Amino acid sequence: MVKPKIEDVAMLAGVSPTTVSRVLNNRGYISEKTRKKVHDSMEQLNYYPNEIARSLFIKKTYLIGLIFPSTGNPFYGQLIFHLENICSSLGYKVLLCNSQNREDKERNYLKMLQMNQVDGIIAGAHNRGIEEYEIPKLPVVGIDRYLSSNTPVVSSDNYEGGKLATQLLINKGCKQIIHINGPHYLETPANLRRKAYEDVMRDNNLNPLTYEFPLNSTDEIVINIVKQIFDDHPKVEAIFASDDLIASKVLREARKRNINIPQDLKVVGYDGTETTRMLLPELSTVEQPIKEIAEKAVEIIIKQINGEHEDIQLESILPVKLIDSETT
Amino acid sequence: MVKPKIEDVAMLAGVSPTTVSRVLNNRGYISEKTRKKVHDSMEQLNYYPNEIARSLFIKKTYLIGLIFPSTGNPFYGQLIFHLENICSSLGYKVLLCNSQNREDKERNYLKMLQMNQVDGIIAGAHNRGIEEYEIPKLPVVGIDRYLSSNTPVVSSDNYEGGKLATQLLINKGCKQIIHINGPHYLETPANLRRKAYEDVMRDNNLNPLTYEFPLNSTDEIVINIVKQIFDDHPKVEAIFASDDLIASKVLREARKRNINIPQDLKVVGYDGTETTRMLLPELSTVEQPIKEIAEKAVEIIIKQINGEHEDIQLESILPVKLIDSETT
DNA sequence: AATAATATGTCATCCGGTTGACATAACGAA
DNA sequence: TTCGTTATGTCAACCGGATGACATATTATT
Repeated sequence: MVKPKIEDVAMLAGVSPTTVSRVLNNRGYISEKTRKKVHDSMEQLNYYPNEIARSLFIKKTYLIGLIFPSTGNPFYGQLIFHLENICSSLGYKVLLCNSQNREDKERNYLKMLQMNQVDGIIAGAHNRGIEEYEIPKLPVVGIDRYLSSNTPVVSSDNYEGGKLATQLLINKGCKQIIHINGPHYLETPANLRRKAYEDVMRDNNLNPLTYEFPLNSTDEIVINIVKQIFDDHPKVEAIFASDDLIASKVLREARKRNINIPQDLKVVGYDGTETTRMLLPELSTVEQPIKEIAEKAVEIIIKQINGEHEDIQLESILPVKLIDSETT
Repeated sequence: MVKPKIEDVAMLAGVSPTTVSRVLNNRGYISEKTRKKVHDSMEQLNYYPNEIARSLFIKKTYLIGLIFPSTGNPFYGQLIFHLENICSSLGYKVLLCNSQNREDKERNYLKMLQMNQVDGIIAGAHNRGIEEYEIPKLPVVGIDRYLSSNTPVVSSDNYEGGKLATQLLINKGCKQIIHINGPHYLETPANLRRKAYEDVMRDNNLNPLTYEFPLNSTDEIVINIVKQIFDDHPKVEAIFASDDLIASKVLREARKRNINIPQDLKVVGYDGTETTRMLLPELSTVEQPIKEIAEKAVEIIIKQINGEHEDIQLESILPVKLIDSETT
């Protein structure tokens, strides 16, 4: 038994294929009686319109490609959840791509998505050497990543987040505050967290000091950097980590060294995903408005798809929220 | 500028469309010279073959639908990461669906996936009243869920996991051990965790006691159940939670009540995802072989797609690993 | 009864690529 | 020289559905 097609439905309903198509697309005149007959036949045959054929003709797939490092990461996992949710509520489907921060993978995905005629791409991945993002006529939105000079970016207020975190630590009396951040050569809005940290430190006549870890660092590498920090600066009073996972490693290493938190050391993370807030509610952090980021990104991509290029801002910055919990 | 098609490539390369198609599909005889000319033209025009058109003709999309509650959940997030990874390495693309454990959503997704002519579906979602999973000719694999009488299921060894956890607690001298689990009416292999717990308890002449939380419980509901447990059984010696997120709530509540862990209370979770192991390494847990589950599921779906129905087991059970950490 | 609106059918074309059949060169080997 | 292989072109049909043009009924309205 092969899949039934419009013709089969028409046959069973005793109408013409055109009539079935009319029912399917609500075009022209159809009597209630016929409509019912057709629907009944579709049900009886277990007929589902072939979206592939339809897409080919209407030149639109209602597909959106998502390129992110990994759904396994709490931040991206939650972000992707919302992205898919919103897309789905708007009748769009989602093709998932885990780029793992690998340029080659990302290139392949980009090609694949174009071959599959996606209506748009939302990406939060690499940013260097991927000139392919300059795709004529294909709507693209970046999340926390500058993809090309004229692709809209959505991000949270990273500068404000960095400022809030640093200021909090200073307000609590810390002088020696160290920052841990990812590779600065990635020109992401997330770099602003570091910039804010350094600015605020200087404004308060304190010495900023940033430890950097490489892209795609293993746990071990990050842990070693944390150890390094404690070895280099036994009297460090506070650490501001650029994400919660790193902050958790700081907490862990501090505990190992019998450093009291928050008395002897204060720690602030970044992201505040549902998962980290659930597993590590004691961690002070800067919470990103993940759902709102997703909403904004989808809003922009849909506008682009619909050709409403007028009211699209190139950069959307959404407010963050400082969570002053038990590690500060 | 519209998208170039085969015809445009042919024109530019000075060959016939058929020749281009031959190059694309490696059919018939093509000279190296022509092959190069065609490839050059494709590059120059930024040509990407239209997979939609291709799929329509060959009646195969290389698309696999994934239906899971949420990428935001650490377990599913990691599982989906691996699933996508493996599929992608085999030339399959992945359509993501977050069912949020809602039957209506799941039904819609099922319909949508069929309309989009996916080659197969891997699902770890609902199981009741979704007779739609009985889709003639459409390969389906369930993960930790019985979808229909003859859809293959992949899961980890839940019974063994429950046994290991319970036995560990008993070995450490605990008598009053309480179990927290999801709704038992869901006939999932995960129910075996509870069964194992109850069996082992009885085998040791201990009273099993299981607290159940409803599907899609909010944080609050779960926390209230945890509180209830402590209120009902102030002298509880150990708690075996059916997942790590719940275990983390137990730890939290215990800390609030100044209960020493592991001296006064031992806790074992379940899942052992990368995220929980990173954020909460002190938690003892039963680690599921997530990557292996993904591999097995993809292997089975591909076999089904390729019509190799012979050597497909209906049930694949993969070994778990007990992690005896600091909460026991 | 004439006219307009409603309802349905027939038919051809298109979407972009695949494929098979068949024709025709060019080239090297026997 | 002749034959087999290699290389390419032409053409039509097909995948499943959308759509516009046009014809023809059937109702409803005035």
